Amino acid sequence: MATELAKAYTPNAVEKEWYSRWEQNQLFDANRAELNPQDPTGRRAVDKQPFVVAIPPPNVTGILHMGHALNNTIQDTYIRYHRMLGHEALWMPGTDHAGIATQTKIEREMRAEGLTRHDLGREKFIDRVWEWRNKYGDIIISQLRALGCSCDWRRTRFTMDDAYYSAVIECFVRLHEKGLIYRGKRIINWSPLAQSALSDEEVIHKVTEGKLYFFKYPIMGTSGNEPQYLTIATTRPETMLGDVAVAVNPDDDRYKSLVGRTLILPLMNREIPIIADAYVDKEFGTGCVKITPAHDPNDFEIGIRHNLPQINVMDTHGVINDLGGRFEGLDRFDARKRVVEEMQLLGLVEKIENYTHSVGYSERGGEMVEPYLSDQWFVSMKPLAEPALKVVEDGLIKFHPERWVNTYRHWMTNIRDWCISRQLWWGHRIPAWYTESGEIFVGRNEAEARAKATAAGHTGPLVQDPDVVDTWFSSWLWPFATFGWPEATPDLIEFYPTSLLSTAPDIVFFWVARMIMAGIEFMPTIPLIDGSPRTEMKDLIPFRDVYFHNIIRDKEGRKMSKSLGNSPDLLGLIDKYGTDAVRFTLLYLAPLGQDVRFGEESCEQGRNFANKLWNATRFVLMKRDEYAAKAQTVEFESEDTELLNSQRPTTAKRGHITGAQFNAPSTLADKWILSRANRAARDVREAFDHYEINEATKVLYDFIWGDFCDWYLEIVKLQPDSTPLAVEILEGILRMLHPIMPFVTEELWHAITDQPVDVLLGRDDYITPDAGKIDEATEADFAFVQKTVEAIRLVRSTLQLAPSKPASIIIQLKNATDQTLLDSARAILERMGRAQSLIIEAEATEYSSMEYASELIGGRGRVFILLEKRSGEDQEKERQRLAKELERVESQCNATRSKLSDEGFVSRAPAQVIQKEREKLANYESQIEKLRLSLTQLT
RNA sequence: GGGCAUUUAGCUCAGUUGGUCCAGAGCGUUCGCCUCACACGCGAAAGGUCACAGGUUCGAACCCCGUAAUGCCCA
Repeated sequence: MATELAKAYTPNAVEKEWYSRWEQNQLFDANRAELNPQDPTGRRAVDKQPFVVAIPPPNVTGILHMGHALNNTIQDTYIRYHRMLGHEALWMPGTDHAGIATQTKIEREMRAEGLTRHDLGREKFIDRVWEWRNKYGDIIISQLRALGCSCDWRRTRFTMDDAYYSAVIECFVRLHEKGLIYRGKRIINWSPLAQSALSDEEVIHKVTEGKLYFFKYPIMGTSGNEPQYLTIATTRPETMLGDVAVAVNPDDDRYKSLVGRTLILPLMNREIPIIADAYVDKEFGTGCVKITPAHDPNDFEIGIRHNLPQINVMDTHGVINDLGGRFEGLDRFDARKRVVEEMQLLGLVEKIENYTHSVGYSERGGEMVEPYLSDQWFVSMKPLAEPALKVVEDGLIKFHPERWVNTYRHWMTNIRDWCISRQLWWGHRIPAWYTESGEIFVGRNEAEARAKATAAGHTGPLVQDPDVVDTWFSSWLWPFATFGWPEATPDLIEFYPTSLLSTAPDIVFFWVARMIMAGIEFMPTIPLIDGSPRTEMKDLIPFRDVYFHNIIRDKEGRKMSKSLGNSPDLLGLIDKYGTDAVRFTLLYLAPLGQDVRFGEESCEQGRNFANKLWNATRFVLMKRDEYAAKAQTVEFESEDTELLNSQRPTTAKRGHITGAQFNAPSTLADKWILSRANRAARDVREAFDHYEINEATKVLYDFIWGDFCDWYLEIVKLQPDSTPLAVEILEGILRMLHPIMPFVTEELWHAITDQPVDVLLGRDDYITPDAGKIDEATEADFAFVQKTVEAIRLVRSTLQLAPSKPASIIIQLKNATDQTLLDSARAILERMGRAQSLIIEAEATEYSSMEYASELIGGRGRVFILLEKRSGEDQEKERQRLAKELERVESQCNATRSKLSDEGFVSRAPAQVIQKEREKLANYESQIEKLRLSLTQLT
C-alpha cells in the first residue's frame, strides 16, 4: 500500500500529533517494578533496570534559553535511549521557586501599581506570588514539551510544594540538631538591592577600575623628631567612619616602635590604637591597614583576635547611619566623595592613585555587594564536604569530562561555611523561634519549638525568624525530596540513586557538590529495596554520572543573557526549523565541556538533515511499491509479499540489522551497507555510553547522508532486488536516530512499518549491532569502487560534462583482482559515471592525452574518458592540472623515498610500517611515470 | 596571584594509544547540474608552515618545556 509523503518535511503538524500520542500512550510514565512477593529479597519480578534523571529544575519565573534547550535535549536523548534499551526510564521534572528572582519580579510588578510588599504584608504578598506562579509558572513546562521532552509529567514537583516544603524544614532541623547549622554574627555579602544576604557563590568578582587613597592619620603625643602621621591606603574611604584600629605587620621595622600608640581617627575624632598583626602585607600600600571589623571580612577576623569593637556605619540600603556622625543619610558612594573632600580640606590626603582591584557584584542584581556585619544562619560545610569529595575521587560518581574533578576538589578542600538565610518572604521560612530574651528554639513547627522552649523553662511568647533559606538550600535535596523524602516512599526506595545528572559546569558548586553532600547526609535513613539499611556510599550518592555540557554563547562569544538580548527565542527557532532540527544541531555542536558559538543559521543543518531523511524514506517507499507491484506479477513467496505489504519485519530480531529476513544480501553493495550499518550502530552506542553525544550525532549524520543516501540509495535504483534490504536499513536508521530526533523518526517509522499509531517506536527496541556483519574486506572493496567512481566524476567535471551527456569510459587496472572487483561492480560504475560505454581492462594500451582525459585511481589504475575534441585552451588547462598533480605526487614521493633511505627509520620502525612505505613509494613512482607520459602527449 | 581550558581551511568546530588523517566536517566561496527521493538538493574544486619557539622520537597536529593570545573558575 502506498503511503504518500509530502515533498518536504514540515515538522509542526507532525510534532504536535506525536507528542500527544506519546502522552496518551503513557510512553513517558515510569512505573515501579512489580515486586515478586515470593522472593524474600524483594527483587523485581521483571528485570528492568531503572534509568533515572532528575531534571535540573528551571526557575519558575524563567523562560527556556539555549542552555536549557541543550541541557534538556541531552537528558531527553539519554532517557529515550535507555527507554529503548529496555530500562525503566524515569525523567523527573519540576521547577524551583527562585527566591530572589521571583520576589524581585513580583515586587517590580507591584511597584507599577505604586505598592511595596510591606503595603500588602507577608501573607498577602505570598498569596500574590502564588497567584502569579499558578498563572505563569507552567510556561517553562510547556516549553519543555515543545522541545519534545519525555518527562513523567505526573510526577512534576515544585520546590514550594507542601511535601517539598516540609522536606526542607526537616533538613534544617536535622542539621541544626546535629550542630551543623548555627546562627552567628559574621561579615556576609549583602545585596542592597535585594535587601538580603547572599552566599559567597552568589557573588561575582570582577576586576574594576578604582582608586587607592592614601590618608594620613595623626599620631597622638608625638615628640618633635617623631613622625606626626601614619599613612594608610584604602580603596573604600567611606568605611573609615567605622575604623577601630590601624594594623601593621609585627616584623615591619618601619612601624615597630609605634605599635601600642594611639591615633586620632580624622573626621570622627575617635582614638584608635595601632596594633600588630601578621595578616598585614608589608608590601601593600604603606604597610599600614585601617581596621574596620564591621565592613571587611579580614578586618573582622583581626578585630576578633584583638578584641576590637565592631562599628557598623551603614544601614541595609548602603546608607550611612547615625554611627557615621555628620555623614548620616548619605548613600555609600556619596559618602565616599564627601569623605575624600573633607580629608582633602584637612590636608590629610597624601595622594590618590589609580588602582584596579577585584570587586564583588551580585550575581543576580548586578549591583556592588557590600560586606556587611549581621546575624545570619550558616551551615558548617567541612564535615559534609569530606565524604562528598571522596566519592568523586573514588570514582563512585564520574564526571564527564573528568577534568572537572580538579575544580571540584579545589572547592571542596577550601570550602567555607554556607550562609543560608535570606531576608526575603518568598521561600522556606526558617524554622526557628525566639523568646523575648533572644533564646533560639528550632523545631519542625511552632508546637515543637514551644515544647522545647517550655522544657527549657520559657513560657513567654515566641516569635518566628522572619527570614527564609537560600533557594539552593532547597534544591540540594532535589534528587530525593522529589521522591517524597523524608518518608521512605516506594518510589524513593526504588528510583534512588538517579543515574545521570546533566548540567552546565557553572553550577558545580551551587548545586552539584551540595547535592552530593545532601545525599550522603540524608539518605542513610531510607532502606534499600530488600529492606536492608542503606549504608554503602554507592547507594547514598544522588547520581552516578555527571555530564557537564558546554555553555552556549552567541556568535561573538558572549554568554547569552536577557540583558544583551542575544539569546534566540527557542520557540521561534523550533517553529522555524522544527524541534528535531534544533535538537540535532545543538547536540552536533555540543562537544563535551567546551563552549560553543551558536548562530541560529546553524539550525539549517539540522533542518536539512531531517528533510534528507524524509526524502530518503519517500524514495524507499516509492521503490518498495514498485517492487511489490513486480512481486505480484512474478509471484514471490507469500511470506515475502506479506512483509512487503508493510508489516514490521518479523523474521528478523527487532533492533537488529541482519539482512536475513528477505533475500540474503548478495551484491557487494548489499554486504557493504550491512557492514556500515552495523558499524554505525556499534559506534553510536559506544558514543552514547561514553557520554560523547556529539560523536554519536556525527556517526549518524555521516552514515545516513554519506553512506546510505549518497551511495546505497543510488545503487538501489539499479538493483531493485535490494529494495527490501534498503527498507530494513532504513528501519534501523530510524531506531538509531530516534532518541535524538524523536518526531521525524516516529513519523517515518510508521510510514514504513504501517504500525498502528499506538505502537510506538519510542517504546520499541534500540538497535543492537551485530559485530559479525562488520566486514573490513567488503568495506575496502567498496571503497575502491567509490574511489573509481570519484575518479570518473572528476574527469567529467574537469571536462564540464553535464550528467545528461553520457561518456565513453575506459578503466585500466594494474592487477587482475581489481579488474574482477570492478567488473562485478560494472553496473554501479556505469550508472554513477553516466557511461555510454565502459571498458575495464588491464594496463596495456597508452591512450593519448590528445584523445582522452584521464585520472589516476590512487596507484591502482587509471580512468580515461574519450574526448570529443581537444581545443588549444583545453590542452593548456589540462597541462596545468596534470603539472600540479605531478608536483604533488613528486613531493610525496620524495618524502617517502627519503624516509626509506633514512637508516634510523628502516632499522627502528616496525616492519609493517616500512612495508607500507615501500608500497607507497612504488605507487608514487608509477603515478609519476603516467603523469609524465600524459604531459608529454599534450603537444 | 593560583587553577583549568583553548589556539587546526574565510567562519564554527572534529581529529580516537604519535606511523595512508603530510589533516576532516558543516557553513561560506568558485565551477557544472532541475541526473526518474531531496535545489532544505546532486557532482566537483579552490582554500591550512595544525599560535610561536625549542625538545623527546626513526617519525609529532598529537608527548614534554617555554612564550604569546583568548576564555572560564577561584583568591
